[in-house]
Amino acid sequence: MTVDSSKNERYNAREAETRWQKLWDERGIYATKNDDPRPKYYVLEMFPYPSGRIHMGHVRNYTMGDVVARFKRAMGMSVLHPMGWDAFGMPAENAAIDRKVHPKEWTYANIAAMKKQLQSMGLSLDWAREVATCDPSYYKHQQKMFLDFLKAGLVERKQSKVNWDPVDHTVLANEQVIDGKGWRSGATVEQRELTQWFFKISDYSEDLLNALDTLDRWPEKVRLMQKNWIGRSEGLLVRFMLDAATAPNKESELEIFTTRPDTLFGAKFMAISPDHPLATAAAAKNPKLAEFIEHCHQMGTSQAAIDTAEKLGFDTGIKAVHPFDPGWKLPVYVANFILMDYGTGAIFGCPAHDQRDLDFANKYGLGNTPVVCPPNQDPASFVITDVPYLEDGRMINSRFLDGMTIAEAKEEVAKRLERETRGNRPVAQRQVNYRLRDWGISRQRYWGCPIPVIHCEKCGVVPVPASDLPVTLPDDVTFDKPGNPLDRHPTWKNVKCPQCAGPARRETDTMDTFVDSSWYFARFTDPWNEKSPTTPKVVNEWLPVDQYIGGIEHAILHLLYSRFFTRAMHKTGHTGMDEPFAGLFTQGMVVHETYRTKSGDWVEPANIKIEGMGDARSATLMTTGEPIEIGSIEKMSKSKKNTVDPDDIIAAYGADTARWFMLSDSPPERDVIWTEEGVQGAWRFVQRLWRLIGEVAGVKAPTARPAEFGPAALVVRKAAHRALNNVSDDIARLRFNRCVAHIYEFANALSDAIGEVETAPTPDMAWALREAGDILVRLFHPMMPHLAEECWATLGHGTLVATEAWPPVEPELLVESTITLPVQVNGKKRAEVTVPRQAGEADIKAAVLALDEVKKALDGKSPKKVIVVPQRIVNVVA
RNA sequence: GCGGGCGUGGUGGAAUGGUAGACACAAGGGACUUAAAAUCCCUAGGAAAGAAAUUUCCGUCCCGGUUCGAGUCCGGGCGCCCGCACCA
Repeated sequence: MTVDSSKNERYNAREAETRWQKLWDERGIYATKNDDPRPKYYVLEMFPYPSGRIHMGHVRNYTMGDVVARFKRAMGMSVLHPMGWDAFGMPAENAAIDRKVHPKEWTYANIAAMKKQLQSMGLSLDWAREVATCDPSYYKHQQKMFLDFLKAGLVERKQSKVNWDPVDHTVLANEQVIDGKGWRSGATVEQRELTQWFFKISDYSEDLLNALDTLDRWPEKVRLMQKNWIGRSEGLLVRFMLDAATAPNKESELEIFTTRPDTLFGAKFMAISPDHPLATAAAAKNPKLAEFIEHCHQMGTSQAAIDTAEKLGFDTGIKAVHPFDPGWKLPVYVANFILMDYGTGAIFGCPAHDQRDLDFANKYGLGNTPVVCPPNQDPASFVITDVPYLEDGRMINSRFLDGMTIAEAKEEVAKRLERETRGNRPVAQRQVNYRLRDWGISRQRYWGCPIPVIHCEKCGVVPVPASDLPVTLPDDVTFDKPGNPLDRHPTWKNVKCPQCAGPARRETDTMDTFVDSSWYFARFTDPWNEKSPTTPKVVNEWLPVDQYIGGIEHAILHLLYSRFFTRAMHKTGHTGMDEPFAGLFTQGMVVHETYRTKSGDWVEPANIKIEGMGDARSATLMTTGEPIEIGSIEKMSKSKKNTVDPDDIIAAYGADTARWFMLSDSPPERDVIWTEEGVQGAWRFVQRLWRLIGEVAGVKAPTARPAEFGPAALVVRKAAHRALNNVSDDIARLRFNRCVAHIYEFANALSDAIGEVETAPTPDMAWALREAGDILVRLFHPMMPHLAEECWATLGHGTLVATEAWPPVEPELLVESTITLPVQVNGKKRAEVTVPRQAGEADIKAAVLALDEVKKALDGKSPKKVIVVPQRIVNVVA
């Protein structure tokens, strides 16, 4: 059959896409009802920060989620697929400072712009459930939960060290401290103690760690990252006596935490944190020590500061007594590398078996005694100089431990010290420690959720009564001065104490924006509930989220906080489960080539003209013709100007092309390289499908299904059902790149079949072609929904393909009556053999040995063995 | 330093221990066209032999091992990438 393709019009994506989007919207087909009796499926992509424009990363993320949503809907499930805005945060305040726009105005304008962009992508979202975290109708529930958590003992107020910018009068996150200076002000950052609000996530350390094992639909990598982050270690708390003659005031002992009690006989010194009470007490009598501690405080907590910091110590003159030998005295140092908030803020140092202790001991001439001897090493000649010995071995120089393994020695030390008591308490006890710290949520910023408490001089900290919620942000604030606008506001913080009615002060700190994103997935289940954050019956039906999709950059903080928050909500009656996300998928980034001028300035791809192919490619600036250097492939970023605007792509090619390209080629968990050629390839395929379906629509189909199908028609039907089977399987496993390949294969096969049909097809062929067309459209619908609707209409269906059921596979079409098996001789492929599918091993063997190629390869010898793997392969061993 | 991942054509990548390179991009050749675009057809891991059909050898970072059979499993090495990191 020949078709004059010139008569076919091009598929006009821009026109068709807006038309179908309007129709979907009018019919409300993506609205999800909570009382829908069908099985529920919740698919969620990480909601965006409303920065102003969507980027290609969003397109990739939301396309993947949309494919899943549309597939599950076609599988007959009630699908929840909502979208919202992670709308509080610093960029809005920065915009206010830089551009004199109010953060609220800026944020809502961005939301409106981005919503329009998302809608142009044709995502099957239930916009009726849209939430913005900056809206009082959202954050009032967050404030209520804060108060519930407070009552349940999940919140506490305590002193904590922060990075303080003395010029901007604000607390900085570690990432905002660059080379010890504030990123905005450039001022040297100080360490300050501030009273802050904390969520007691560390109460759940053990549970958060153990439950990772139940998250079997999470990437192994993310579970491992969380495991390391929580950082469980088992060790021993040991109380050292202090030599009374040297100890300041009443301090009589020093408690340390160690995971290596076996090395106790290798101890050379004790070290305590500059913030340790013993250090403070000693400093009170020793100005030089006080000076040293002050010096330690000036060091930043940033990575750079830690990397470059030298290990420094100060001998306090205090002596500690070795727990196994009253006559053995150890010097106590204050050391800058000891953290106050891990363990007890104090250690004993065993230089021979710890790198830091060795560096420290070498610097201050404290020496070392090896106590673990490597296997096959003479203890007499075993010496440590610059490299500590960290592996297993036998104990030496350790009195009653000598000869034991490390594990035996650990156990022996623990047993002995546990038995021994001092002042009614054992000298040592076993303890499990976690690296995970409590979650400090106080931020001295305006654009965040106000913390709903009031400070009264008489009553102390008083929660805002639930009836007074929400505590809303005042609109009349200024950003002309550094510091927190809420603190500066003339009236907002002045309130009456809810308890004594006396004058009181409102808390001016707002919550970390990670709080906002720690429960939005729960709010989506019933965003209409004005009284409570969630509706228990509803939230328990929808949660946990069946499939959560987002970037790997949230592997730790967001996902861990959400896991904690769900537990806290459970404890306070807002949810009925502990884990928010049953399935997690982390998608890769969108990356692009970079371009820069001779002088090193980055140039946007849109301003570049590329000529030549492969290695001979060269680029010039479109405006001036200046030569441009083609650089490495990097994550799309504004600073390197290698971004591609989704709006431009959708305007030029349509949303379906962008969606298809985002799913093609690269496996979804890996980075995908954005190329102009790739987009054009996708666009050509859109047009090809349109023409192909046009040709199928031109086939006059018999109304009744034929009783018999000829061989040619059977080939078409098999191709269709094989594709159906493969695509179904691969969507379910989120292997979108393979779905794309299978759809290409099927389209190629259908195209070939139509090409081979002369004039009018036979009724069985006509029926098979129409069936194949229907299946093809429904297969690519999740990826390219607009094109699918257009094609579905072309095929004469009066329905929307978006509401069509997934077609059923006919399993008998997946099996062949004969199979072709590769034949190997000694593991090398020499021939193929075609046998009936049901053929037995003996028949296959006979057929294989009769092959000329096999006879030739055997060269007259008889085979030692013939291995027949059913349905797979035959191997003749000579 | 600790933990994890990866290494396959010109490129992105396929391949439950069973025909390595599916599918796509880029490329080359051809058809159609005044021409271009668009579209369609053909070729394509490397090497050698042959007029050709075709045949042979080599080939998944390197070295070894397990197996009838290894891109896949195991041991060692090299290279790249990611996460965490003064955590006692």
